[in-house]
Amino acid sequence: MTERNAAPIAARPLRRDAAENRERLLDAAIQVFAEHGLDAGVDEVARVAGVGTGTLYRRFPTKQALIDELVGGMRRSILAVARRAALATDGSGIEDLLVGAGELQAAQSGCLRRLWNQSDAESDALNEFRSLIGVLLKSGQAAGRIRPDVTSTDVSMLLWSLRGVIESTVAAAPNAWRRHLELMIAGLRPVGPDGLSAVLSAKPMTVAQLRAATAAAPQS
Amino acid sequence: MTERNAAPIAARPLRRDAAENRERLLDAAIQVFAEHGLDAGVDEVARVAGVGTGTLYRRFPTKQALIDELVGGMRRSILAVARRAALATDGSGIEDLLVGAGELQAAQSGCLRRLWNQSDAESDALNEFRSLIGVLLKSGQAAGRIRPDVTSTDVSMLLWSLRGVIESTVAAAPNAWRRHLELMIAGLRPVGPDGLSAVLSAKPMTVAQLRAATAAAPQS
Amino acid sequence: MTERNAAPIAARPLRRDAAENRERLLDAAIQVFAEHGLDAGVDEVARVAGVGTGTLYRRFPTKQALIDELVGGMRRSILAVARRAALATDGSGIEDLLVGAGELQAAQSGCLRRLWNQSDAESDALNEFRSLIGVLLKSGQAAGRIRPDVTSTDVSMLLWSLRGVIESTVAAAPNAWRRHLELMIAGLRPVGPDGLSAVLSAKPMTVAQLRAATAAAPQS
Amino acid sequence: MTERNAAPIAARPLRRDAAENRERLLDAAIQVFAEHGLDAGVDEVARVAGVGTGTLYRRFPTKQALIDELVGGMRRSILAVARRAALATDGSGIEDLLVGAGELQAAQSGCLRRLWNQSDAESDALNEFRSLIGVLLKSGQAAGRIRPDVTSTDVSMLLWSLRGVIESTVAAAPNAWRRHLELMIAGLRPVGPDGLSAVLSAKPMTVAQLRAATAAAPQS
DNA sequence: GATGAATGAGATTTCATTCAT
DNA sequence: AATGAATGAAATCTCATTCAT
Repeated sequence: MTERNAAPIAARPLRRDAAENRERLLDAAIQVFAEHGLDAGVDEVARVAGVGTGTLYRRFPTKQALIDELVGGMRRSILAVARRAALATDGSGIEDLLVGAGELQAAQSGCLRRLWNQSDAESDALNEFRSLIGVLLKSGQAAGRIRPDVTSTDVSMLLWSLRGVIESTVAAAPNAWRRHLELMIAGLRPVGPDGLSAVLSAKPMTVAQLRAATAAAPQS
Repeated sequence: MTERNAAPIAARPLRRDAAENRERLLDAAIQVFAEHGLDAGVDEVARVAGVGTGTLYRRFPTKQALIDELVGGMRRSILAVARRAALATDGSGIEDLLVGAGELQAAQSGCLRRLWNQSDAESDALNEFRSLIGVLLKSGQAAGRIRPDVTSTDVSMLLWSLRGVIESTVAAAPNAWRRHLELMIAGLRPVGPDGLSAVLSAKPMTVAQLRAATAAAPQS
Repeated sequence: MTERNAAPIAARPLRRDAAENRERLLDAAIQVFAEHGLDAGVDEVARVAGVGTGTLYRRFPTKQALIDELVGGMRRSILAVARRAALATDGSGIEDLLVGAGELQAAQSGCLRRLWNQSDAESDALNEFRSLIGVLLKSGQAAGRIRPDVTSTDVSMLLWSLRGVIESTVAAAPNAWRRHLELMIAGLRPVGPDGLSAVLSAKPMTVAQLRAATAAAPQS
Repeated sequence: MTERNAAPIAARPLRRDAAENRERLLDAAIQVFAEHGLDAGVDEVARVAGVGTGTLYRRFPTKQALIDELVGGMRRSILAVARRAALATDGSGIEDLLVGAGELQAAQSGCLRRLWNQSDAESDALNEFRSLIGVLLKSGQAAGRIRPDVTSTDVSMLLWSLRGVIESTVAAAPNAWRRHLELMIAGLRPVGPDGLSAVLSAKPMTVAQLRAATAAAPQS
């Protein structure tokens, strides 16, 4: 029993072959979207799944619904990972969450673009997730593993950061993101008396200045 | 003088009105792609630029060529930033590069998806960029600002990481990526005797295990 | 059974409705191209066939592929006519070929422009065709029906000649080309002692001379 | 003085540079249409002529007008050739006409497609041309050079025939059409007692029968 | 008058979705 | 229920023609 057919709780259970088709379609979608991006056609997904496009549309009313199901599954999985991480008592739960989120994103790299659109309304899950992050964070900070000034928003950004690294590297180096996460977790550790660098407070160059710098440089 | 009209060195210069339209088209493309993604139609870009579609296609023979020009401009800009950063003598150049890369990516968030495809052949620029990263890194490490085990690949991943954060946040919080970069730079600082966490060495859960955890959890 | 659905030998046969649509599209293309030339839009072809444009593009990946299929079909038909003509034992085969080629070209006058482009690589068919022309020619010459100095190239030119006449006349006079062919075949008959006229050897006026003649003549 | 600037008799004469541009454009059009067909763009014609497209449109209000001018020029030239041929007293005038028409068509092979569209209304010239053909024909028949059953329509078809051969061969073999004309003129010569072949009277195969023959033959 | 950049209607082509088999 | 052919709206791209410089 996977997370997938658990979703439509109130609906009548699918016939066995229908459920199999559904699984095959989701697996095919993960593979095809990972290879060609979300612009891949539904025909290709159906072909890889070994079914006709009509069957795809019987299971998922639109392409968007198929993507939503993938994304929803990932969200549920990450939420589950967060719940499990909350069981840790040594303050390492937040790190477990980050690793688990990395695993899941690496496994379904095709639809990360839609993973973090908070546009849709699964607010309950989102609220619980945020709440869990807060708990994990406090636990890590209490254990002295995480700097006290790290916020939930910082953790969200770590997840988006993983997304960027995974999308860019997973095809060529499936585990490269782990090294990146390592460095990021190091950035969460308590620091010495100097504290953070001055990136935030420094007055940054404007984009116009950056472009002007380009023009001044010799063309390659 | 910007980097744009400097690009076609050998070609005859554009007439003033044509050059203005070219600029307007690139600006419009940045805006439209940032708002609607690369799937936005060329008609929309032309409309925002205030020209006909034929004019767009007179300047850029395909939509892809327009995107390539945006991406190429960004790459040239980032390379220029790297060159400028190499002038720093206190070992902070690598940090300047990261901040500059963040600025540029935040300013053109619409085409980041294509920015780091090393598929195309601007190898000279890429090689110079990698070489500059190496120099900046060594300089930072010599100054004691960067951990000695950080590699050029790590820096590349920081750039991809910025991309993920910027794509996910720039619309709602245009400067949120700075905070993330702060934490990432903190992760690059030399650390105490415990060193890195154990993310890499720990045996991670498999995706199957993660999914099973989802199923076991109560649905929201 | 026509030549059309026999073409994709190795491919799985089309569903009956799909095959019907394919036939309808080819028939519509013949008609539309005959009426408006190859510049006619694919929308018009689809409309006449009574299908959507998407259906046309499902059968033929580009407009060119549709034209190629028409042209290829004609070539196969003409080749078949040549084979059948080769069965004649009285030396009249070459004449049968010319008549058959006229029939076919008159029936599909819309794409003659592309029919004799030897650019594409159906060389096997072309070689067989040339070889058959040689056989037919020798047979006709042996029977005393064809002048001994006529070459295969002469016959090819007769086919191109038919094309010109048919394109120019078929709309207004669908059978006018037969009369022309009659005269051309007369030109192939053995002749008396005077032989050919002196067109080839006479020194022709240059185009400049011809134009000068125009200018000298009173304007109409 | 050529036939070209003689055309707009009533109009004020063009300035010398304008007239030069006009000539250059017509020459360029002949060349470009011969190379790429009438589908070639006006930009290409202007480029070959060494002028801007605006200049082209100053001389010719539409692309069609440019083509019409080429075609009209050819018609006037052929008419002039016919007039000159009418001066022959030995009955060879009709042959001179055919050769001259071949020369002209070979020199401007790009617009033959439009040459014989009797759609436009230059009826006076057309009537004179037909009349001249009649005269030439009678003269040739009186001299015993041409079969008595040959009609003016037959001669028109010879011109169309030349068009087909020239369009198909002029690029690769600029003089191949002369050999074809030779054979065609042979077909016009008086014949022995058997007369014409039986192409016209024989009951031809239908196209359906021809296609069936194709299907029966092995595919190449 | 000459130029060539701008125009936009129209062409080809794709693909999410529907529906007859 | 499954299939894959059909659909047509929308996208990309072209080119005859106009017009500002």
